[in-house]
Amino acid sequence: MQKSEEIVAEEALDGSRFMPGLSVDCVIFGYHERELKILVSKFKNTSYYSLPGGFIKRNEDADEAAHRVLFERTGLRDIYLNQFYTFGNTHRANPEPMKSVMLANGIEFNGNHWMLQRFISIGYYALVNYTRAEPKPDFFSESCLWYDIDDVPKLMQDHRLIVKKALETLRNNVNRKFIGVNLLQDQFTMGDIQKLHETILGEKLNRTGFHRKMLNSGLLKRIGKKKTGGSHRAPYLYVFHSDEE
Amino acid sequence: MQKSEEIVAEEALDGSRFMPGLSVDCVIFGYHERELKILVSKFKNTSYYSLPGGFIKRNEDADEAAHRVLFERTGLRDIYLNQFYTFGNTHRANPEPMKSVMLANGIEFNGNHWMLQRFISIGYYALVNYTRAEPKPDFFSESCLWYDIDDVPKLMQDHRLIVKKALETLRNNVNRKFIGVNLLQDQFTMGDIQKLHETILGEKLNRTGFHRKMLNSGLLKRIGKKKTGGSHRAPYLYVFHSDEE
DNA sequence: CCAAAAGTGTTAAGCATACACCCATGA
DNA sequence: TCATGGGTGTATGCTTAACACTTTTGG
Repeated sequence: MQKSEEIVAEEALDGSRFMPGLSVDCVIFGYHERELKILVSKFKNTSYYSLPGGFIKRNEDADEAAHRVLFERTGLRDIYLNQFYTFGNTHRANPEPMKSVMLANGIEFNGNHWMLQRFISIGYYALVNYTRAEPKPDFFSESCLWYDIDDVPKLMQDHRLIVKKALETLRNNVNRKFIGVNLLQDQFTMGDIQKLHETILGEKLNRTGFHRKMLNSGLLKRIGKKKTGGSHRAPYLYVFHSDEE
Repeated sequence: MQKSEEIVAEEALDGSRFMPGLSVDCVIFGYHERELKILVSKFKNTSYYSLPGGFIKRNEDADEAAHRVLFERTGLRDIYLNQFYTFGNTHRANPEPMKSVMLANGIEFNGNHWMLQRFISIGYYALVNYTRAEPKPDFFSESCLWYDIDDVPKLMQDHRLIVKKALETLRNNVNRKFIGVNLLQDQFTMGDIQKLHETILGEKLNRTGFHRKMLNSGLLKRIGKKKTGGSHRAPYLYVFHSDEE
Protein backbone atom coordinates (compact mmCIF):
# COMPACT_ATOMS: atom_id res chain seq x y z
CA MET A 1 0.00 0.00 0.00
CA GLN A 2 3.08 2.25 0.28
CA LYS A 3 3.86 4.24 -2.83
CA SER A 4 6.99 6.15 -3.57
CA GLU A 5 6.80 9.92 -3.38
CA GLU A 6 7.46 10.19 -7.11
CA ILE A 7 4.49 8.09 -8.03
CA VAL A 8 2.26 9.95 -5.61
CA ALA A 9 3.35 13.27 -7.05
CA GLU A 10 2.92 12.09 -10.61
CA GLU A 11 -0.59 10.86 -9.97
CA ALA A 12 -1.56 13.95 -8.02
CA LEU A 13 -0.32 16.21 -10.79
CA ASP A 14 -1.85 14.30 -13.66
CA GLY A 15 -4.87 16.44 -14.45
CA SER A 16 -6.21 14.00 -17.02
CA ARG A 17 -7.30 11.67 -14.25
CA PHE A 18 -9.75 14.20 -12.84
CA MET A 19 -12.89 16.09 -13.71
CA PRO A 20 -11.52 19.44 -14.90
CA GLY A 21 -12.41 22.60 -13.01
CA LEU A 22 -14.09 20.69 -10.20
CA SER A 23 -12.95 20.04 -6.67
CA VAL A 24 -14.27 19.04 -3.28
CA ASP A 25 -13.43 20.90 -0.09
CA CYS A 26 -13.99 19.30 3.29
CA VAL A 27 -14.66 21.03 6.57
CA ILE A 28 -13.75 18.26 8.99
CA PHE A 29 -15.12 18.89 12.46
CA GLY A 30 -13.78 17.31 15.60
CA TYR A 31 -14.52 17.95 19.25
CA HIS A 32 -12.00 17.83 22.07
CA GLU A 33 -11.88 19.31 25.52
CA ARG A 34 -14.91 21.47 24.95
CA GLU A 35 -13.53 22.92 21.77
CA LEU A 36 -14.88 22.54 18.27
CA LYS A 37 -12.01 22.04 15.86
CA ILE A 38 -11.44 21.67 12.15
CA LEU A 39 -8.58 20.21 10.16
CA VAL A 40 -6.45 22.69 8.22
CA SER A 41 -3.55 21.92 5.89
CA LYS A 42 -0.48 24.03 5.35
CA PHE A 43 1.24 23.90 1.99
CA LYS A 44 4.91 22.97 1.97
CA ASN A 45 7.41 25.81 1.90
CA THR A 46 4.72 28.50 1.92
CA SER A 47 2.55 30.24 4.43
CA TYR A 48 -0.71 29.22 2.75
CA TYR A 49 -3.33 27.38 4.74
CA SER A 50 -6.28 25.61 3.18
CA LEU A 51 -9.08 23.19 3.83
CA PRO A 52 -8.41 19.55 3.02
CA GLY A 53 -9.63 19.06 -0.49
CA GLY A 54 -9.13 17.16 -3.65
CA PHE A 55 -10.26 16.51 -7.15
CA ILE A 56 -12.91 14.19 -8.49
CA LYS A 57 -11.64 11.25 -10.49
CA ARG A 58 -13.24 10.76 -13.85
CA ASN A 59 -14.93 7.59 -12.70
CA GLU A 60 -15.73 8.58 -9.15
CA ASP A 61 -18.85 9.94 -7.49
CA ALA A 62 -18.46 13.39 -5.95
CA ASP A 63 -19.38 11.86 -2.58
CA GLU A 64 -16.76 9.18 -3.07
CA ALA A 65 -14.16 11.82 -3.74
CA ALA A 66 -15.04 13.54 -0.49
CA HIS A 67 -14.89 10.25 1.39
CA ARG A 68 -11.50 9.54 -0.19
CA VAL A 69 -10.16 12.93 0.90
CA LEU A 70 -11.46 12.24 4.36
CA PHE A 71 -9.84 8.84 4.52
CA GLU A 72 -6.53 10.16 3.25
CA ARG A 73 -6.48 12.98 5.82
CA THR A 74 -7.82 11.11 8.85
CA GLY A 75 -7.45 7.38 8.22
CA LEU A 76 -11.15 7.00 8.94
CA ARG A 77 -13.88 5.40 6.85
CA ASP A 78 -17.65 5.41 7.32
CA ILE A 79 -17.63 9.01 8.36
CA TYR A 80 -20.67 11.26 8.66
CA LEU A 81 -20.46 13.44 5.59
CA ASN A 82 -22.84 16.08 4.36
CA GLN A 83 -22.74 18.08 1.16
CA PHE A 84 -23.83 21.59 2.07
CA TYR A 85 -23.10 23.99 -0.78
CA THR A 86 -21.32 24.38 -4.08
CA PHE A 87 -19.08 27.40 -4.51
CA GLY A 88 -19.23 28.55 -8.09
CA ASN A 89 -18.32 32.23 -8.18
CA THR A 90 -15.78 33.31 -10.75
CA HIS A 91 -13.91 35.56 -8.38
CA ARG A 92 -13.00 32.64 -6.15
CA ALA A 93 -10.55 31.61 -8.87
CA ASN A 94 -7.27 33.24 -7.98
CA PRO A 95 -4.28 31.38 -9.38
CA GLU A 96 -1.61 33.34 -7.49
CA PRO A 97 -1.57 31.29 -4.28
CA MET A 98 -1.40 28.05 -6.22
CA LYS A 99 1.39 29.45 -8.39
CA SER A 100 3.34 30.25 -5.26
CA VAL A 101 2.74 26.77 -3.94
CA MET A 102 3.94 25.17 -7.16
CA LEU A 103 6.95 27.47 -7.42
CA ALA A 104 7.93 26.82 -3.82
CA ASN A 105 7.80 23.09 -4.40
CA GLY A 106 9.67 22.90 -7.67
CA ILE A 107 6.67 21.92 -9.77
CA GLU A 108 7.07 22.98 -13.37
CA PHE A 109 4.12 24.69 -14.97
CA ASN A 110 2.99 27.17 -17.52
CA GLY A 111 0.19 29.66 -17.18
CA ASN A 112 -2.33 27.19 -18.53
CA HIS A 113 -1.61 24.48 -16.00
CA TRP A 114 -4.87 22.77 -15.07
CA MET A 115 -4.42 23.51 -11.39
CA LEU A 116 -4.35 27.22 -12.12
CA GLN A 117 -7.69 27.26 -13.90
CA ARG A 118 -10.97 28.31 -12.41
CA PHE A 119 -12.42 25.71 -10.03
CA ILE A 120 -15.93 25.18 -8.82
CA SER A 121 -15.85 23.43 -5.50
CA ILE A 122 -18.40 21.22 -3.80
CA GLY A 123 -18.39 21.82 -0.05
CA TYR A 124 -18.78 18.92 2.37
CA TYR A 125 -18.66 18.90 6.11
CA ALA A 126 -17.68 15.85 8.12
CA LEU A 127 -18.06 14.94 11.77
CA VAL A 128 -15.29 12.74 13.08
CA ASN A 129 -14.17 11.28 16.34
CA TYR A 130 -11.25 13.46 17.37
CA THR A 131 -9.43 10.72 19.26
CA ARG A 132 -9.65 8.23 16.42
CA ALA A 133 -8.61 10.53 13.62
CA GLU A 134 -4.94 10.52 12.70
CA PRO A 135 -4.40 13.66 10.65
CA LYS A 136 -1.95 13.21 7.80
CA PRO A 137 -0.80 15.92 5.38
CA ASP A 138 -1.02 15.22 1.67
CA PHE A 139 1.84 15.41 -0.79
CA PHE A 140 1.63 19.17 -1.16
CA SER A 141 1.34 19.91 2.54
CA GLU A 142 3.76 20.06 5.39
CA SER A 143 1.07 19.75 8.04
CA CYS A 144 -2.57 18.87 8.57
CA LEU A 145 -3.62 19.90 12.06
CA TRP A 146 -6.61 20.59 14.26
CA TYR A 147 -7.45 24.23 14.90
CA ASP A 148 -10.03 25.62 17.25
CA ILE A 149 -12.91 26.92 15.13
CA ASP A 150 -12.37 30.36 16.68
CA ASP A 151 -8.65 30.33 16.02
CA VAL A 152 -8.23 29.19 12.43
CA PRO A 153 -5.30 30.74 10.54
CA LYS A 154 -5.96 32.88 7.48
CA LEU A 155 -7.13 30.55 4.75
CA MET A 156 -6.58 30.58 1.01
CA GLN A 157 -9.16 31.88 -1.44
CA ASP A 158 -12.71 31.67 -0.16
CA HIS A 159 -12.09 28.89 2.34
CA ARG A 160 -13.07 31.12 5.23
CA LEU A 161 -16.48 31.51 3.62
CA ILE A 162 -16.70 27.76 3.16
CA VAL A 163 -16.01 27.23 6.85
CA LYS A 164 -18.59 29.84 7.75
CA LYS A 165 -21.26 28.20 5.63
CA ALA A 166 -20.39 24.75 6.96
CA LEU A 167 -20.74 25.99 10.52
CA GLU A 168 -24.06 27.60 9.73
CA THR A 169 -25.34 24.34 8.29
CA LEU A 170 -24.05 22.40 11.28
CA ARG A 171 -25.79 24.81 13.65
CA ASN A 172 -29.04 24.44 11.76
CA ASN A 173 -28.75 20.68 11.91
CA VAL A 174 -27.70 20.29 15.52
CA ASN A 175 -31.28 20.63 16.73
CA ARG A 176 -32.76 18.32 14.15
CA LYS A 177 -30.40 15.41 13.72
CA PHE A 178 -28.40 13.87 16.47
CA ILE A 179 -24.92 15.24 15.96
CA GLY A 180 -23.41 13.85 19.13
CA VAL A 181 -23.09 10.30 17.94
CA ASN A 182 -20.41 11.35 15.48
CA LEU A 183 -18.41 13.68 17.68
CA LEU A 184 -18.49 12.03 21.08
CA GLN A 185 -17.10 8.79 22.46
CA ASP A 186 -19.34 5.73 22.60
CA GLN A 187 -20.35 6.49 26.17
CA PHE A 188 -21.06 9.97 27.44
CA THR A 189 -22.90 11.87 30.11
CA MET A 190 -25.73 14.32 29.63
CA GLY A 191 -23.27 17.07 30.50
CA ASP A 192 -21.00 15.97 27.67
CA ILE A 193 -23.79 16.30 25.13
CA GLN A 194 -24.89 19.64 26.45
CA LYS A 195 -21.37 21.05 26.38
CA LEU A 196 -20.97 19.81 22.82
CA HIS A 197 -24.16 21.53 21.73
CA GLU A 198 -23.21 24.70 23.58
CA THR A 199 -19.83 24.72 21.87
CA ILE A 200 -21.34 24.24 18.44
CA LEU A 201 -24.03 26.86 18.94
CA GLY A 202 -21.79 29.25 20.83
CA GLU A 203 -24.37 29.85 23.54
CA LYS A 204 -25.40 28.51 26.93
CA LEU A 205 -28.38 26.18 27.04
CA ASN A 206 -30.84 25.58 29.84
CA ARG A 207 -29.68 22.52 31.76
CA THR A 208 -32.95 20.94 32.81
CA GLY A 209 -34.69 21.68 29.55
CA PHE A 210 -31.86 20.20 27.55
CA HIS A 211 -31.78 17.16 29.80
CA ARG A 212 -35.46 16.44 29.30
CA LYS A 213 -35.44 17.11 25.59
CA MET A 214 -32.66 14.60 25.13
CA LEU A 215 -34.40 11.99 27.27
CA ASN A 216 -37.70 12.51 25.47
CA SER A 217 -36.06 12.05 22.09
CA GLY A 218 -35.83 8.34 22.88
CA LEU A 219 -32.38 8.13 21.32
CA LEU A 220 -30.47 7.65 24.54
CA LYS A 221 -30.12 4.63 26.74
CA ARG A 222 -28.73 4.65 30.23
CA ILE A 223 -26.08 2.05 30.78
CA GLY A 224 -24.85 2.81 34.31
CA LYS A 225 -23.12 5.48 36.27
CA LYS A 226 -19.84 7.18 35.76
CA LYS A 227 -17.26 7.72 38.44
CA THR A 228 -15.92 11.08 37.48
CA GLY A 229 -13.65 11.55 40.45
CA GLY A 230 -15.30 14.91 40.90
CA SER A 231 -16.73 15.94 44.19
CA HIS A 232 -20.32 15.56 43.16
CA ARG A 233 -22.95 13.02 42.36
CA ALA A 234 -21.98 10.49 39.71
CA PRO A 235 -23.80 11.19 36.43
CA TYR A 236 -25.41 8.49 34.31
CA LEU A 237 -23.64 7.21 31.27
CA TYR A 238 -25.56 6.95 28.00
CA VAL A 239 -25.15 5.24 24.68
CA PHE A 240 -27.17 5.80 21.56
CA HIS A 241 -30.19 3.60 21.63
CA SER A 242 -29.66 2.30 18.13
CA ASP A 243 -26.33 0.80 19.23
CA GLU A 244 -28.10 -1.94 21.11
CA GLU A 245 -31.13 -4.10 20.31
CA MET B 1 -31.42 41.27 -29.82
CA GLN B 2 -32.67 38.74 -32.37
CA LYS B 3 -30.06 36.25 -33.46
CA SER B 4 -30.29 33.93 -36.39
CA GLU B 5 -30.86 30.28 -35.60
CA GLU B 6 -27.45 29.39 -37.02
CA ILE B 7 -25.61 31.67 -34.66
CA VAL B 8 -27.65 30.45 -31.69
CA ALA B 9 -26.89 26.85 -32.59
CA GLU B 10 -23.21 27.55 -33.13
CA GLU B 11 -22.85 29.24 -29.76
CA ALA B 12 -24.86 26.62 -27.94
CA LEU B 13 -22.75 23.84 -29.42
CA ASP B 14 -19.38 25.48 -28.85
CA GLY B 15 -18.14 23.62 -25.81
CA SER B 16 -15.06 25.79 -25.43
CA ARG B 17 -17.24 28.62 -24.11
CA PHE B 18 -18.31 26.63 -21.07
CA MET B 19 -16.92 25.00 -17.96
CA PRO B 20 -16.48 21.38 -19.05
CA GLY B 21 -18.47 18.67 -17.30
CA LEU B 22 -20.56 21.16 -15.36
CA SER B 23 -24.16 22.19 -15.76
CA VAL B 24 -27.00 23.81 -13.89
CA ASP B 25 -30.49 22.35 -13.73
CA CYS B 26 -33.44 24.48 -12.68
CA VAL B 27 -36.65 23.34 -11.06
CA ILE B 28 -38.89 26.30 -11.81
CA PHE B 29 -41.99 26.34 -9.65
CA GLY B 30 -45.15 28.19 -10.48
CA TYR B 31 -48.59 28.18 -8.89
CA HIS B 32 -51.86 28.39 -10.73
CA GLU B 33 -55.41 27.37 -9.89
CA ARG B 34 -54.41 25.53 -6.76
CA GLU B 35 -51.79 23.51 -8.56
CA LEU B 36 -48.06 23.57 -8.07
CA LYS B 37 -46.36 23.37 -11.43
CA ILE B 38 -42.86 23.14 -12.86
CA LEU B 39 -41.46 23.94 -16.25
CA VAL B 40 -40.37 20.98 -18.36
CA SER B 41 -38.72 21.06 -21.77
CA LYS B 42 -39.17 18.54 -24.56
CA PHE B 43 -36.31 17.97 -26.97
CA LYS B 44 -37.06 18.44 -30.64
CA ASN B 45 -37.90 15.35 -32.64
CA THR B 46 -37.62 13.03 -29.65
CA SER B 47 -39.73 11.96 -26.73
CA TYR B 48 -37.20 13.10 -24.15
CA TYR B 49 -38.30 15.50 -21.44
CA SER B 50 -35.89 17.35 -19.20
CA LEU B 51 -35.56 20.16 -16.73
CA PRO B 52 -34.55 23.53 -18.09
CA GLY B 53 -30.82 23.65 -17.74
CA GLY B 54 -27.66 25.00 -19.20
CA PHE B 55 -23.93 25.24 -19.00
CA ILE B 56 -21.74 27.63 -17.08
CA LYS B 57 -19.78 30.08 -19.17
CA ARG B 58 -16.09 30.26 -18.44
CA ASN B 59 -16.44 33.73 -17.05
CA GLU B 60 -19.78 33.38 -15.33
CA ASP B 61 -20.79 32.65 -11.75
CA ALA B 62 -22.78 29.47 -11.28
CA ASP B 63 -25.63 31.57 -9.87
CA GLU B 64 -25.48 33.82 -12.90
CA ALA B 65 -25.76 30.82 -15.17
CA ALA B 66 -28.89 29.70 -13.34
CA HIS B 67 -30.37 33.21 -13.57
CA ARG B 68 -29.55 33.28 -17.26
CA VAL B 69 -31.31 29.95 -17.83
CA LEU B 70 -34.27 31.28 -15.91
CA PHE B 71 -34.42 34.45 -17.93
CA GLU B 72 -34.13 32.59 -21.21
CA ARG B 73 -36.94 30.19 -20.29
CA THR B 74 -39.33 32.62 -18.60
CA GLY B 75 -38.38 36.13 -19.66
CA LEU B 76 -38.16 37.06 -15.98
CA ARG B 77 -35.33 38.63 -14.03
CA ASP B 78 -34.90 39.15 -10.30
CA ILE B 79 -36.32 35.75 -9.56
CA TYR B 80 -36.14 33.94 -6.24
CA LEU B 81 -33.46 31.32 -6.81
CA ASN B 82 -32.01 28.84 -4.39
CA GLN B 83 -29.17 26.40 -4.91
CA PHE B 84 -30.18 23.21 -3.13
CA TYR B 85 -27.89 20.34 -4.13
CA THR B 86 -25.18 19.27 -6.51
CA PHE B 87 -25.63 16.00 -8.30
CA GLY B 88 -22.27 14.35 -8.78
CA ASN B 89 -22.81 10.62 -9.14
CA THR B 90 -21.06 8.88 -12.00
CA HIS B 91 -24.07 6.79 -12.94
CA ARG B 92 -26.10 9.88 -13.74
CA ALA B 93 -23.94 10.21 -16.86
CA ASN B 94 -25.79 8.35 -19.57
CA PRO B 95 -24.92 9.63 -23.04
CA GLU B 96 -27.60 7.66 -24.90
CA PRO B 97 -30.48 10.14 -24.53
CA MET B 98 -28.27 13.03 -25.60
CA LYS B 99 -26.98 11.00 -28.57
CA SER B 100 -30.58 10.43 -29.64
CA VAL B 101 -31.30 14.11 -29.28
CA MET B 102 -28.30 15.08 -31.39
CA LEU B 103 -29.02 12.43 -34.00
CA ALA B 104 -32.65 13.45 -34.23
CA ASN B 105 -31.64 17.05 -34.80
CA GLY B 106 -28.89 16.55 -37.35
CA ILE B 107 -26.04 17.55 -35.08
CA GLU B 108 -22.78 15.93 -36.10
CA PHE B 109 -20.75 14.36 -33.34
CA ASN B 110 -18.30 11.67 -32.46
CA GLY B 111 -18.24 9.62 -29.29
CA ASN B 112 -16.05 12.15 -27.55
CA HIS B 113 -18.35 15.10 -28.09
CA TRP B 114 -18.28 17.30 -25.00
CA MET B 115 -22.03 17.06 -24.51
CA LEU B 116 -21.77 13.30 -24.20
CA GLN B 117 -19.26 13.39 -21.36
CA ARG B 118 -20.05 12.98 -17.73
CA PHE B 119 -21.70 16.04 -16.19
CA ILE B 120 -21.97 17.16 -12.62
CA SER B 121 -24.98 19.37 -12.21
CA ILE B 122 -25.77 22.08 -9.70
CA GLY B 123 -29.45 22.05 -8.80
CA TYR B 124 -31.39 25.29 -8.33
CA TYR B 125 -35.02 25.83 -7.64
CA ALA B 126 -36.85 29.00 -8.56
CA LEU B 127 -40.18 30.47 -7.55
CA VAL B 128 -41.85 32.51 -10.25
CA ASN B 129 -45.11 34.28 -10.83
CA TYR B 130 -47.04 31.96 -13.12
CA THR B 131 -48.96 34.69 -14.86
CA ARG B 132 -45.89 36.77 -15.63
CA ALA B 133 -43.68 33.97 -16.90
CA GLU B 134 -43.66 33.41 -20.64
CA PRO B 135 -42.16 29.96 -21.16
CA LYS B 136 -39.93 29.70 -24.21
CA PRO B 137 -38.19 26.56 -25.45
CA ASP B 138 -34.47 26.72 -26.15
CA PHE B 139 -32.79 25.83 -29.41
CA PHE B 140 -32.83 22.10 -28.72
CA SER B 141 -36.41 21.97 -27.51
CA GLU B 142 -39.75 21.95 -29.21
CA SER B 143 -41.63 22.95 -26.09
CA CYS B 144 -41.20 24.32 -22.61
CA LEU B 145 -44.42 23.95 -20.67
CA TRP B 146 -45.93 23.94 -17.21
CA TYR B 147 -46.75 20.56 -15.72
CA ASP B 148 -48.55 19.82 -12.52
CA ILE B 149 -46.00 18.58 -10.02
CA ASP B 150 -48.00 15.36 -9.68
CA ASP B 151 -48.23 14.87 -13.40
CA VAL B 152 -44.75 15.40 -14.78
CA PRO B 153 -43.80 13.26 -17.79
CA LYS B 154 -40.95 10.79 -17.48
CA LEU B 155 -37.77 12.83 -17.30
CA MET B 156 -34.29 12.20 -18.64
CA GLN B 157 -31.47 10.87 -16.51
CA ASP B 158 -31.83 11.69 -12.81
CA HIS B 159 -34.07 14.69 -13.30
CA ARG B 160 -36.86 13.06 -11.37
CA LEU B 161 -34.55 12.83 -8.39
CA ILE B 162 -33.63 16.48 -8.84
CA VAL B 163 -37.30 17.45 -8.78
CA LYS B 164 -37.86 15.32 -5.70
CA LYS B 165 -34.99 16.94 -3.84
CA ALA B 166 -36.09 20.42 -4.90
CA LEU B 167 -39.59 19.75 -3.61
CA GLU B 168 -38.22 18.44 -0.32
CA THR B 169 -36.16 21.59 0.09
CA LEU B 170 -39.12 23.78 -0.77
CA ARG B 171 -41.28 21.96 1.78
CA ASN B 172 -38.65 22.44 4.44
CA ASN B 173 -38.45 26.13 3.64
CA VAL B 174 -42.14 26.91 3.34
CA ASN B 175 -42.54 27.21 7.11
CA ARG B 176 -39.43 29.28 7.63
CA LYS B 177 -39.25 31.79 4.84
CA PHE B 178 -42.21 33.44 3.26
CA ILE B 179 -42.69 31.60 0.02
CA GLY B 180 -45.95 33.21 -0.95
CA VAL B 181 -44.48 36.50 -2.05
CA ASN B 182 -42.84 34.81 -5.00
CA LEU B 183 -45.69 32.58 -6.11
CA LEU B 184 -48.80 34.69 -5.55
CA GLN B 185 -50.09 37.89 -7.06
CA ASP B 186 -49.42 41.17 -5.30
CA GLN B 187 -52.73 41.02 -3.47
CA PHE B 188 -54.17 37.86 -2.00
CA THR B 189 -56.55 36.57 0.62
CA MET B 190 -55.71 34.44 3.61
CA GLY B 191 -57.36 31.54 1.83
CA ASP B 192 -55.03 31.98 -1.12
CA ILE B 193 -51.97 31.65 1.08
CA GLN B 194 -53.37 28.67 2.92
CA LYS B 195 -54.23 26.87 -0.30
CA LEU B 196 -50.74 27.56 -1.61
CA HIS B 197 -49.14 26.11 1.49
CA GLU B 198 -51.49 23.12 1.41
CA THR B 199 -50.61 22.48 -2.20
CA ILE B 200 -46.89 22.66 -1.56
CA LEU B 201 -47.04 20.47 1.53
CA GLY B 202 -49.63 18.10 0.13
CA GLU B 203 -51.72 18.19 3.29
CA LYS B 204 -54.62 20.08 4.81
CA LEU B 205 -53.79 22.75 7.36
CA ASN B 206 -55.87 24.01 10.24
CA ARG B 207 -57.69 27.09 9.06
CA THR B 208 -57.81 29.20 12.21
CA GLY B 209 -54.34 28.25 13.32
CA PHE B 210 -52.89 29.11 9.95
CA HIS B 211 -54.80 32.37 9.91
CA ARG B 212 -53.40 33.46 13.25
CA LYS B 213 -49.89 32.29 12.56
CA MET B 214 -49.79 34.38 9.42
CA LEU B 215 -51.21 37.45 11.16
CA ASN B 216 -48.76 37.08 14.03
CA SER B 217 -45.82 36.90 11.65
CA GLY B 218 -46.22 40.61 11.07
CA LEU B 219 -45.48 40.19 7.38
CA LEU B 220 -48.98 40.87 6.15
CA LYS B 221 -50.90 44.09 5.84
CA ARG B 222 -54.59 44.38 5.25
CA ILE B 223 -55.45 46.69 2.42
CA GLY B 224 -59.21 46.24 2.09
CA LYS B 225 -61.82 43.73 1.23
CA LYS B 226 -62.28 41.59 -1.79
CA LYS B 227 -65.51 41.08 -3.63
CA THR B 228 -65.27 37.47 -4.65
CA GLY B 229 -68.74 37.18 -6.07
CA GLY B 230 -69.17 34.12 -3.91
CA SER B 231 -72.14 33.78 -1.64
CA HIS B 232 -70.21 34.37 1.52
CA ARG B 233 -68.53 37.05 3.53
CA ALA B 234 -65.91 39.03 1.62
CA PRO B 235 -62.37 38.16 2.73
CA TYR B 236 -59.70 40.75 3.46
CA LEU B 237 -57.01 41.37 0.91
CA TYR B 238 -53.39 41.44 2.04
CA VAL B 239 -50.07 42.61 0.70
CA PHE B 240 -46.66 41.89 2.07
CA HIS B 241 -45.82 44.43 4.68
CA SER B 242 -42.42 45.20 3.20
CA ASP B 243 -44.11 46.39 0.02
CA GLU B 244 -45.27 49.58 1.73
CA GLU B 245 -43.62 51.97 4.17
C1' DC C 1 -83.67 32.19 5.47
C1' DC C 2 -79.96 29.30 4.18
C1' DA C 3 -75.44 27.71 2.68
C1' DA C 4 -70.77 28.83 2.33
C1' DA C 5 -66.54 31.00 3.45
C1' DA C 6 -64.32 34.25 6.54
C1' DG C 7 -63.07 36.23 10.98
C1' DT C 8 -62.52 35.77 15.90
C1' DG C 9 -63.06 34.05 20.86
C1' DT C 10 -62.28 30.23 24.03
C1' DT C 11 -60.20 26.23 25.67
C1' DA C 12 -57.00 22.48 25.83
C1' DA C 13 -52.68 20.28 24.87
C1' DG C 14 -47.80 20.28 24.14
C1' DC C 15 -43.41 22.20 24.67
C1' DA C 16 -39.61 24.83 26.45
C1' DT C 17 -38.19 27.89 30.30
C1' DA C 18 -37.34 28.87 34.99
C1' DC C 19 -36.91 27.86 39.57
C1' DA C 20 -36.60 24.78 43.36
C1' DC C 21 -35.13 21.00 45.72
C1' DC C 22 -32.90 16.71 46.56
C1' DC C 23 -29.00 13.36 45.64
C1' DA C 24 -24.27 11.74 45.61
C1' DT C 25 -19.53 12.52 46.03
C1' DG C 26 -14.81 14.11 47.38
C1' DA C 27 -12.32 17.31 49.97
C1' DT D 1 -20.35 19.75 56.43
C1' DC D 2 -19.81 22.07 52.40
C1' DA D 3 -19.34 22.99 47.55
C1' DT D 4 -20.27 21.08 43.18
C1' DG D 5 -22.44 18.85 39.48
C1' DG D 6 -26.35 15.82 38.46
C1' DG D 7 -31.39 14.28 38.42
C1' DT D 8 -36.14 15.36 38.83
C1' DG D 9 -40.69 17.83 40.40
C1' DT D 10 -43.48 21.87 39.79
C1' DA D 11 -45.11 26.24 37.93
C1' DT D 12 -45.30 29.52 34.08
C1' DG D 13 -45.71 31.20 29.55
C1' DC D 14 -45.87 30.60 24.53
C1' DT D 15 -47.42 28.25 20.42
C1' DT D 16 -50.46 25.31 18.07
C1' DA D 17 -54.69 22.70 17.60
C1' DA D 18 -59.56 22.08 18.08
C1' DC D 19 -64.04 23.67 18.49
C1' DA D 20 -67.61 26.99 18.58
C1' DC D 21 -69.73 30.99 17.34
C1' DT D 22 -70.48 35.17 14.70
C1' DT D 23 -70.24 37.87 10.34
C1' DT D 24 -71.04 38.72 5.59
C1' DT D 25 -72.63 37.64 1.12
C1' DG D 26 -75.51 35.71 -2.90
C1' DG D 27 -79.16 32.85 -4.04
